[in-house]
Amino acid sequence: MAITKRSVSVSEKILEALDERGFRSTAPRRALAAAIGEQDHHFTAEGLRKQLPPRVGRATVYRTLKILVEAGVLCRVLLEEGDLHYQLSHTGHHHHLLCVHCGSSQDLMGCDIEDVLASTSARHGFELSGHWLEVYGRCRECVRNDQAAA
Amino acid sequence: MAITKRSVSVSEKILEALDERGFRSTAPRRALAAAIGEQDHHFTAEGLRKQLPPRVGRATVYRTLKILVEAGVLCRVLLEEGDLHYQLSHTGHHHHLLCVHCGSSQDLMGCDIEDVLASTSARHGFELSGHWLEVYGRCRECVRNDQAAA
DNA sequence: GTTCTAATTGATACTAAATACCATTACTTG
DNA sequence: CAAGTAATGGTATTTAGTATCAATTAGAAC
Repeated sequence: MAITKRSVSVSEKILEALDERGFRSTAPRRALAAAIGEQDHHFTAEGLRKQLPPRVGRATVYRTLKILVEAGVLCRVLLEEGDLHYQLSHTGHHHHLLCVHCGSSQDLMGCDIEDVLASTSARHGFELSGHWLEVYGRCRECVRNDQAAA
Repeated sequence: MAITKRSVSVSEKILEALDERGFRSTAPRRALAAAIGEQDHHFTAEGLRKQLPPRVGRATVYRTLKILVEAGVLCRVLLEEGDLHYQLSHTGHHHHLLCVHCGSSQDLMGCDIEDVLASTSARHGFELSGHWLEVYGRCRECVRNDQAAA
């Protein structure tokens, strides 16, 4: 039995997610899905738009991004400077280790942060309903490269 | 010996902080400091501006807020909807328990979150440099009031 | 394949937050 | 109080995103 190619492209996944939720498959959305698939880091709505054919209107970009965030396909990440970016969301709730040097991000999940937050909040009589956490630093690669260069 | 009034008003503290850093004491800055002292919750730049005499220009409000954040007098808080607000920063690094109901916020410090983050990051070969955490929920008061009303 | 209808699009206008510019004003140091 | 420089604030601009709405188009029904 030959090895079956199982990898589904990002853009296919996005289009599937749209389809599952009853959204139509249109040319602009396909272009958008393809463009998102080509991003290797988090991106802004405007940045994405510049990589799309000009015929794709601004409103469509924002509308579709919003849909994808609500669908859980994308998530929003807050950069250290306060800029809001988007990136693929591989799972449900999770956090990001954002490399401030190369812009890469790793997902952080199954960690103990939720528990710590829950107990800390409880101590303050606070009824936890949600949180937003971003972690900034330098990824393994960037640390290694810096050391090599030094 | 009579009881000495030790409490220094918020606006005084702000002006001191500016002075310490070599910024001049000007009428607009004094007005701004006074207005900040009157806020009991986190506030926006525009909201603050509306409470100031119209002669204080928009640019001055934003400029001064930025200075105060850099000086550590104010900190920025990110609301659940994505809006950026400001509030007094009582300490160095800390986090906020933001009540989504009444808008109050409690500082969260000396908690175990930093440790968890440090060890988790290390496991990922990530060199931690900073993080942004906001915690949303309902404060003790609001929880109590809701129960009383039910 | 044609038809129909509702979803979708995109150009334009608009809103809101924040910054850039720069001639004028006003601290504060001497 | 004079001078030099920090600070101001009005205007214009940028940036991120939303609102509107006539024209288009996907896709189901026939």
